[in-house]
Amino acid sequence: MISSTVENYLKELFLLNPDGETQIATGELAKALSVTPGSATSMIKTLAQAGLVEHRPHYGVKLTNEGRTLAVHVVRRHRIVELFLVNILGMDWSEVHDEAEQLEHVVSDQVISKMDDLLGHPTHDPHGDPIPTPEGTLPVRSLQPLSFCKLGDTVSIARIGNQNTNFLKFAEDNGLLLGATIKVANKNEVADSITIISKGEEVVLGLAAAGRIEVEFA
Amino acid sequence: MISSTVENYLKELFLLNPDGETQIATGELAKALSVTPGSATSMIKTLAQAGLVEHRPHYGVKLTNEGRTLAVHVVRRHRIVELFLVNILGMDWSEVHDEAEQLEHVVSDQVISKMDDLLGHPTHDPHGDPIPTPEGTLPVRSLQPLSFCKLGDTVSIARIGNQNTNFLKFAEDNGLLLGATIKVANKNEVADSITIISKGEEVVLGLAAAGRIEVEFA
DNA sequence: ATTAAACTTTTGATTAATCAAAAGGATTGT
DNA sequence: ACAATCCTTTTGATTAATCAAAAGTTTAAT
Ligand SMILES: [Mn+2]
Ligand SMILES: [Mn+2]
Ligand SMILES: [Mn+2]
Ligand SMILES: [Mn+2]
Repeated sequence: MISSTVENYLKELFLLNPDGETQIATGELAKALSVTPGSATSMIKTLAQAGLVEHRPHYGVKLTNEGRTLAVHVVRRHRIVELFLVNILGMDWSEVHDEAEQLEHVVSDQVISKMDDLLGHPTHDPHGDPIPTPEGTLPVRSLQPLSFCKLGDTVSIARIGNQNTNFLKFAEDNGLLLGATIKVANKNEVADSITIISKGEEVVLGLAAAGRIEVEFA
Repeated sequence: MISSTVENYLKELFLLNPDGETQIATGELAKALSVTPGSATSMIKTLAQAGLVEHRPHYGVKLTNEGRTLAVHVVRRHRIVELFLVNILGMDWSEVHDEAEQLEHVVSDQVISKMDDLLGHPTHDPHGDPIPTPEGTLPVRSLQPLSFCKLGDTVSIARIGNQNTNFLKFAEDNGLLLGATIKVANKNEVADSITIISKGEEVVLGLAAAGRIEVEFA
């Protein structure tokens, strides 16, 4: 049986490199998983042994096709569970990520399939992230970080790429919800900030935070 | 953090001895959990150290109040999850035990509370087992094993005390569902069998199997 | 070409959980 | 009282996952 730990490593490799093109550095993976670099190296070797990743020592690591398939299934479980917790159980989108982080390792395919039916075969989770199909394909959209928008741009929010509970609560409090239409009222590269109009109110964000909000032109 | 393994040990101790009166033998616990006696001894010592059980070496083990409280909460999670899987996700009662065996360790109190609301604060799971309240109290019913019934008794099925998938499928196929009314048509202690009328059909059961079906007089 | 900085890997230890097999108690029959 | 039997506990090993700190590589700067 494949452990939760292994699933987390595979999933994180996928999230850090969804296209499977780049090599991920050991340290980057370690940081993403909150383990020491030595732990990551050790697990990478185990995964390479099992044929789930390709490892070029000192250069980086990359999922194999087999590893990617497993990873995508974990992501599918995670995102369906998240949407289920929000849409069916009525939980807040800011709380469900941590729940899903655990549930993704224990819900069976059958349960996921039932949830999927009940949800009406959704394509995106509560944060705007695409839900892989059971076959492992991902819907693609062309989105742009809010931080790239120019003064006067009117766009709609399509994805919040930050799972932190406090950030999500802040977003919710300021009307920065999926599908919301916003307008760029100011942008100051020097001050590293962007100002938008959301529901008639001005909201100021640092560019780093704005980089985690992805938008599409309406 | 309390591990799944510890939760399984505590839960099993509770299920083997719900009243907390008897001492459970190491071997009995080991068998119930499918581990070797040595493993059970070792875990019992860990649990005793943590104040979750009281251990009298060579005589047996018993939950402390603290251990019992933890155990009851695991049982609550297990049973709410089971009912949720059946009533909301539409799974078969014969399949949900194994799912719940995993989910009971990862669903949060908040998720359980939401499921409980959605289910309308149920008192019994799909097998007729009582669901402990959040405070840890258990509804009590006075049931009797079907094997104790006498010829001519008319009773209704209140609990199936066997989580085995094949047994549950057999029960379902023969109309032995919760609430079903049945009548004892024959009982043969020598042949170790009992015959009942269920939905007009005769069903023959061994007395051991009939002992796992609990009934109440209508 | 050296050296320093930054990163990765290796080494050695630790913890939780488990097993097989040896050793130790308790119980029961003679 | 004395075994025989049946448990339980102990012992010694193993596996997965982790960390701290030492050692090794790569790259970039002088
Ligand atoms: Mn998430
Ligand atoms: Mn996870
Ligand atoms: Mn069950
Ligand atoms: Mn369990």
